[in-house]
Amino acid sequence: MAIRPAEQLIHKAAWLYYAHGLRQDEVAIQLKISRASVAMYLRKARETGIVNISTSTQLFTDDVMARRLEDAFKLDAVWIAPENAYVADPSTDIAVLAASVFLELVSKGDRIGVAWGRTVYTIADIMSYADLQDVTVVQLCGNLGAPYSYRPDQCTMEIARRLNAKGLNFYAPLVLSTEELAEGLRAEPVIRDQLAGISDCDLALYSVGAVDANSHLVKCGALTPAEMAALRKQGAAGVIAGQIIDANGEALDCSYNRRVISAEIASLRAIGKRLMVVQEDSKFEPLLAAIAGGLCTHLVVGAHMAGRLLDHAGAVSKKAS
Amino acid sequence: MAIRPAEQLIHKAAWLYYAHGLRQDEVAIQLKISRASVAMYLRKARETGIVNISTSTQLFTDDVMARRLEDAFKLDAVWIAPENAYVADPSTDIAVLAASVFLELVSKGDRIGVAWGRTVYTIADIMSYADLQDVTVVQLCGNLGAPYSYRPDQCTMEIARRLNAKGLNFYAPLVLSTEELAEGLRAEPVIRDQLAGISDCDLALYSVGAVDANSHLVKCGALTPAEMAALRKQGAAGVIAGQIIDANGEALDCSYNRRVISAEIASLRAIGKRLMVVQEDSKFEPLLAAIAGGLCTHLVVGAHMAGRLLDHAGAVSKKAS
DNA sequence: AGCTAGATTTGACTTTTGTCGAGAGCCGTG
DNA sequence: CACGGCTCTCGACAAAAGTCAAATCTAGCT
Repeated sequence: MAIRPAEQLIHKAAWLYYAHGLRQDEVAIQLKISRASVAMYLRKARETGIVNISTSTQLFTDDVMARRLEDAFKLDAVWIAPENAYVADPSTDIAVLAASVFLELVSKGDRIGVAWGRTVYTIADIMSYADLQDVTVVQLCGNLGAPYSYRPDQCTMEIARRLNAKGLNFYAPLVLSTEELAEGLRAEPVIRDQLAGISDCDLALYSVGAVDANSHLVKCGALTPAEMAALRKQGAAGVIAGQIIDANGEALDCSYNRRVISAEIASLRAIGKRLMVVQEDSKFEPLLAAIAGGLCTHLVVGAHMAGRLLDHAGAVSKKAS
Repeated sequence: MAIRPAEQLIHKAAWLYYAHGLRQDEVAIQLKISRASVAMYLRKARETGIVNISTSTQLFTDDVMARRLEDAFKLDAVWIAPENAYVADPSTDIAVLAASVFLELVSKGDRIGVAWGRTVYTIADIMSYADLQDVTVVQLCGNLGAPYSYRPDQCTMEIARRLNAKGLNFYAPLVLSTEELAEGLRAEPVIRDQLAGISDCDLALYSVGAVDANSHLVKCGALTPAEMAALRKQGAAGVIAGQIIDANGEALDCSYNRRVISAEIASLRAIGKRLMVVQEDSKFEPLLAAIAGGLCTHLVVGAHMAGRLLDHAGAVSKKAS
């Protein structure tokens, strides 16, 4: 796409200011516009990812606790957001960190799978803009026509928009009423291709859901509270990309799962980097299940959750010895 | 390496300021230090690459001229620094652009070959800091113990330092007095390994030298002006990584080349991305030779040089038709 | 052509940031 | 333990950047 004259100016201003280190008034003189305009262009440049400001997330991996978690759970990397009152909202803290980590993990030409949930949408929402034209963001699971603003397709599109990347949406409902229909739909070329393309992703971004009445699956009407409770009795331990998993991180053998249009658990495991972000403390067991199932190589959690995970690991190894 | 307490503070300040978007005074309150200290920490964070500010170099590739050059010379990407009085010093302009392009081309885990020359050193000198711990910078050619500050090992080390990367130096002179000695030295395990590792690089950064009395080879005493003139008569067209190349970009068959300890031309060609940066207008012919020899996939030049290249390409194709 | 809605630009003002020298704390040393 | 030399920190001031309402420009429409 050709650059419009206005964008040209933004580029030039950004270049002179950030790369050459000129002051805004100097830039204004060079470009023969007012300094106020320069300030505005620079803001736009930051907002659109023409300039990229990223901060190292080392601080959060260097934590001893993060190291111990990596060892205990055999994860590639763990980031721990300190919960001790850095910033006003503690849950935002995790999302901000997750967004930074995510941007750090993305490389050029990557294909990225994005699932769905409040956590993912929060991340998308605060993620800074970047300019990664050759990146593709694919939706990992079908849609739920919910009144919520964090529908799967919205998560995907928002992240794609922020990265200046291509978004690949999934035009299918997350869950159908009969297994036959789901099977038929999965066989549709459009859908089949999308599903087949998931294992080619380089990076996945998702959270894990809890199996209770607060789950989005219940709130969006995919399951009734009663059904959810029943699934729980059957061994449901968490929700990943709209599917129910058991304590071992395998798809639970149940009618609901067979009616779902989503990435197969095996496809998810085939993705090189699987970034899981967990905000709520209540998702302890779902997270354990996801880790057990190898659905997570990179993990972003809060300090409290990290502590619980370590305690758990300690208890297990103690029992074993 | 464990983070020192002071660095910890720098990280925290950078995090709160750049990732969370707090103001300096808010950060100061959070960290219980004065705002002045925060300002200082932030400067350090920028200087050490804890925060990374990069600007898209799109502006310079989007130039129509750049596109035409890519087509005419079958290059992967071309960046053209506008010479029309953006900034005070025009040659710095090219170096600043080259540094940005270089940083854009580097990815995590890369192995980078760096050659030597004033141009390369200028780039190293203005390059902003980054935090790429798993990158290795290797020296492409032997040293010249010159009084100059841009010795091959210095170029390598400076770039490695800026990137926070590992520098791999070459402890051998660039040129020896006899062919036998050079051959013997090349067979030394330490040297052999370094030379063998060059083709494994993902990215090379170099310029091309002119074959005249101003060449560094002459200034550093590797060749006398008379010898240089003689080589020119024999078909020398340029200097790459301390070696003499002919108009086709092949190593010239001469005693000097046989006495040199440097990356073989074939090894250079084996490197995926070969970024060539040319500042001086006088290096037109050397550049043509380098391009002819396929020693350059990515090119950064000034507008005037770009014009000359296009004229040349036009003339050649006209003659051909 | 004349008009209007919207975007863009500007000057004046406010807020935020950078800087500098002074002072405080912290060693190792005589 | 007193002394320099060192780094780190702070307060106050100067410089730079951000903001906003008003002015100007633009393009589409009648």
